[in-house]
Amino acid sequence: MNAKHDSHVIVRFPPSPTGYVHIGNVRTLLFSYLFAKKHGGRIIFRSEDTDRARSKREYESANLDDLAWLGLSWDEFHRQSERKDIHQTYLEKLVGEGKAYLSKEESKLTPGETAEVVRLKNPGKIITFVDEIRGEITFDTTELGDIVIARAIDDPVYHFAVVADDSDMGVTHIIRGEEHISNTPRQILIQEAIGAPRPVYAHLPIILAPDRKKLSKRHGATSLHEYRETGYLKEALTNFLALIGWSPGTDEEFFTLPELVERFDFGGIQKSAGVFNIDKLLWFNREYVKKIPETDFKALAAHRLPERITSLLSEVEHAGRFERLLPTIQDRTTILADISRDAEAGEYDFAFFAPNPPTATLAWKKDPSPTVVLPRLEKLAGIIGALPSFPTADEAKEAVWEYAEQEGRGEVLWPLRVALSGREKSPDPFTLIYILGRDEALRRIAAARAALVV
RNA sequence: GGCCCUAUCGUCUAACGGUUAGGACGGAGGCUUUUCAAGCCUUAAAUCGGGGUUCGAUUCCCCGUAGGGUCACCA
Repeated sequence: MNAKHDSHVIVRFPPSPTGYVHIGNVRTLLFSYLFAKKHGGRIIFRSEDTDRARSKREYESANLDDLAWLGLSWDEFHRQSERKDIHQTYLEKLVGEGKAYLSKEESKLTPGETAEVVRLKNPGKIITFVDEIRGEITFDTTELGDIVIARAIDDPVYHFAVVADDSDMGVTHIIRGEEHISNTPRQILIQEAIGAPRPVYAHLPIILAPDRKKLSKRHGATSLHEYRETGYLKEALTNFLALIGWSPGTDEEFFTLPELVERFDFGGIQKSAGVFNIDKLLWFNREYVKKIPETDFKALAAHRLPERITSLLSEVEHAGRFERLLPTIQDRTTILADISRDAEAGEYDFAFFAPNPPTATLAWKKDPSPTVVLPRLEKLAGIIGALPSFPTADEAKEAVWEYAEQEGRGEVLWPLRVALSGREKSPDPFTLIYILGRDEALRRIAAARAALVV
């Protein structure tokens, strides 16, 4: 593509504010964005709110906010409902020219009432258009009949408003889902009637649910809004979405938004529908969670911890434990919601609350005889007592390891870990010592010994 | 059903006439500081079927089949 052509790219984002923007539409918007940015073009955000009954301003602002959060941006914002006078001008012109006509009919929306709808006189021709992704597509439009283009002279129907607006705004590239392929011939008919130039069409393959049906609520989250709230990262979302229906042509799979802009091209777009693979999204999210800088992760985590823990963090001791616990949380987090889920399930309680009730039962699990476990805990207390007050996990391991090898790793490590965490499952004992610090570890071992004696 | 689109491992995909058909997710098996998670290693797994074209088809053409889309005064 030459520079002259590039400077003329204008695409549009046309979400309808009748709900939160669907994840499939987000992918379409993303591709429009990538294409426009790659070619230095303009992006027009057009809120398609002509359905007065279903459109809501709250959704419009939520969608604007969610899309911006994702990293997308646009150069202009329009609301379709505020362009009715423009649409009406086009409509009146068509009627005046005899290309469309008013027709008094029983309303299909409110049966019983009659309305004067506007119908386009169908010239009944064969329409062939070029799709950038699929090549030539041909339709016979005779079967469409005289299509309704407005419910009333001042109330255009979707197809008409879209064509009039695209033409009026100078949209050069229409990038949309393949469900619009069969809408294209009728829109071209309208386009030709109003004398608008034909834009370039690129119909993207749709995204299907694992059962190869439409991606709907019953398959889980469908809106960007939900993914955002659940704690999916925008980097993971854009990366994952970009790879459904598009491929860089290589084995690479990690891309930032700017990298996608650079690499994107229609040639890499798939023709066949893609299935939304949540496992892969989860994997991407985990990969990006791993990359979050610790200071940023701290804020994210603090925000999602339950009150019983956050209320402790003003104390120096607990703040320190939280700080040392952070890498463990980050390591166990795939989506941000995992943090609150795990914390609420008590997975991180060990860092802030001493095991209670005592750990006797668990400590006995490995070896039912307290006479065996007790001396081991005592020995362990001696070893740990010689450590600095806040040893690293490696230092703790180094100190304990020889004894553990000598007695049998599990024989020593299991009671130690349980004494410190009070749980059947937890991070390894050395990490626990690191997080708790020497003195707290000692206190917990002492408590476990006391519990075993009873 | 009519019209339209599509067809490589379970999934996302690479190979744009010549490869032992590659990668990733997921799966399976194994290893590791005998828990959990993570991590690491290994491994199974695909060209929808039938005809052509060609020295040679995953790749081009046709026909089946299957899946999807669409048939509104919703967008």
